[in-house]
Amino acid sequence: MNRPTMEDVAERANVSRALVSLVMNNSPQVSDEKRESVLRAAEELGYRPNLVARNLAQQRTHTIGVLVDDFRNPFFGEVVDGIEAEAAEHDLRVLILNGHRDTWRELDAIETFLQLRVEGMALVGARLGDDDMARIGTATPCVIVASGTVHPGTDTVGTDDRRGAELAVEHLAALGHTRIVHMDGGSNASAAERSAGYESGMRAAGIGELIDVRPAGDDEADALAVIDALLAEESPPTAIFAFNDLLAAGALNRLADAGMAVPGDVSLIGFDNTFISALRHLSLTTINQPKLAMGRLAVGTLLQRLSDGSGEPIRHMLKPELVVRGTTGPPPSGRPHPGGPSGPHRT
Amino acid sequence: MNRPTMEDVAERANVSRALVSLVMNNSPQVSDEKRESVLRAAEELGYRPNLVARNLAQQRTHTIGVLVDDFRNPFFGEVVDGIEAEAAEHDLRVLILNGHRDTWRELDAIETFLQLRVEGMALVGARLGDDDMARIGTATPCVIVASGTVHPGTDTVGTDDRRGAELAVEHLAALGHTRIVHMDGGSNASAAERSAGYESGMRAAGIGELIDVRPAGDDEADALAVIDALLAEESPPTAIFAFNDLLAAGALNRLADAGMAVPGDVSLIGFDNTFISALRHLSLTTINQPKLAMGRLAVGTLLQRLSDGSGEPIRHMLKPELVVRGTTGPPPSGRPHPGGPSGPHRT
DNA sequence: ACTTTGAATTAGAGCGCTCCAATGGTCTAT
DNA sequence: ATAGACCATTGGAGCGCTCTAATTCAAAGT
Repeated sequence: MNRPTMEDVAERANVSRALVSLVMNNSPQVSDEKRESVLRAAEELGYRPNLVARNLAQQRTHTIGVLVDDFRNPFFGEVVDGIEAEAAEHDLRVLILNGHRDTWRELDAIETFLQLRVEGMALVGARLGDDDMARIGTATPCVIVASGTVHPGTDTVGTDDRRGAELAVEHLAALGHTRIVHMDGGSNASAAERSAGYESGMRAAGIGELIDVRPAGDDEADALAVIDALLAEESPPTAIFAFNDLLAAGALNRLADAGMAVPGDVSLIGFDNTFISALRHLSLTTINQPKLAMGRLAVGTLLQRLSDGSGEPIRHMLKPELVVRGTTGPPPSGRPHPGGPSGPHRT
Repeated sequence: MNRPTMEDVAERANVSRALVSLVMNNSPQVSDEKRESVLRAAEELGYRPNLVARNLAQQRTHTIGVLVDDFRNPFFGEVVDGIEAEAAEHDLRVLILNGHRDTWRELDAIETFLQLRVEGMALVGARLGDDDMARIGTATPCVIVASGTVHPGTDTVGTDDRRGAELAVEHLAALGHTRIVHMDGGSNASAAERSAGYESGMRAAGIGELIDVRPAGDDEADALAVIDALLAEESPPTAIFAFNDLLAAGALNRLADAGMAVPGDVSLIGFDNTFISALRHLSLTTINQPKLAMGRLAVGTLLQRLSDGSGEPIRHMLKPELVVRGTTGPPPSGRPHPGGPSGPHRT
């Protein structure tokens, strides 16, 4: 007893298979009488259209694939919300695959999308190099979302990560900090840009010689060793700019363990403005990314590319915003030198 | 210039389409010579197998669908990790759809899975009634994951929510609390069971007459109004058992706003043991669910059902565990009159 | 009466793949 | 030499649907 097919429905309703197809696709040119008898037959048989067959016949899937770098990071969840909202408005199905913060698995997911013949892909935070992008080829429209780096010839939707990092540094510098360390994002796609923004921010503040980047990562756990190392130094920083909120949360944990007051002894700033940073007990100063808007724009970009075809790469660069909460404040008195750059140590 | 098909590859390699198919499926009975020439032709053409066509021809999709109730809740992310890990070991593709905490959208997602002819579905935290389950029918194997309620005739993997809630109440009662309020999970699938566990826990502790359940929800925001109402009462509770960690986090926020010390003035306990509860600054006492194990078991159950076919419904009920952190302690001593900032400040 | 028009319906050729049965070829056993 | 066994390879019939072109039928125009 196999699943009923269109053929079965057609037989039961005494019509042709083609007519059933028309009914299933809400064609207007079917008589009410036939339409009803087809629908009744379908209902009675428990018929469910086979999308696999339909996709093959139609040479279309009405589906876009969304590759999410990391399910655990709430940042991505919100971007996906935006994607789904916009996709729904355009009758696009959304398939989601998990990249597990791993280039190899992300390439695998992309291959799956390609083989499933999705009509477009949104790669959210994917860790891919230019060569990887080239391998994907131009066959299927593809938009890179929330990835700091801009790939040549590929559409992009993102926040201005560099500017965001600058905002973070500006904020800390304005509070009087000079010894500002950046815990970078490791292999995260946005790491390089935020790092660059940190550096240019430092230079703009006249403290370029104090630039100090520590390899970290994008997960809470990645913060621990870095904080330990930092606190063990003879002149620990008075401010830390963490790659993202998760990393900042990890840093906050460890600082608390070590008995450091935040922002009394050290200021801390994150990135993304996920709901975690808003938790009252963390109250993390951070840089906001317009996550929902990014998601919607991603789909918009895909649609444009689908209808247009070729053309210049589309680049949407959204504006980051400083969100001041409770983890940033003036440096502990006795150490700062608000008049100019006169840090005690070189890097 | 369309995408290359098997036909194109066959032509270029001077073999039949069937041979190409064999190569693509790693059949052992292809001569090395032909295999190589086929692979080369495929490579040169940039051929990518069409999974849509293959699925149709094969009458199989090697795919399971995972419906996730809420992407933003980190709890689900971890369950999905378990699902993906186990599925990968069995060469199953995993497709993920988002339920957005909404029954209607979840049914829609399930319909999509069914039409895509997935070979099994894991419904993680889905908000479905018995009638909904019945509508899905028995055609496709389906396992309910992390849903407190047990549906007749459906396989289930979950934590013993009732017992978990009892553990929470036992812990609070052992600390000396009697006025324990439960903020329930609203329409969340596990709400009823945890509520029931709370009640039986209260009765077991001999304080059944103090049972007090407040409708809340499963998101941070859902906590605000409830906490406000609670604090406005003439005798506020000394302990609160929140439906889950997210809700507890929201409660913690609001309690902090109101200047209440936790656990000095009021103890708070969550559920799920998501990474949020482990954040040092929340340090939320909670009930652990074995999330990874649940995910793996879900796939195991599906596989069993796929090979076995019929049989008794499979029920996996995992053990919850109390995780004591910093938000629970003895009730305030003496007459409760939390006029000002009293009690020890938590770190 | 005969054509024209148009709407409702259907036949049938794919879509790109799999897989069974059939084919030809080589090798061994009689 | 013949039969059998065993391999690598191929032809072709599907899988369940869509979609174009063809067909039917009724109403309208001449």
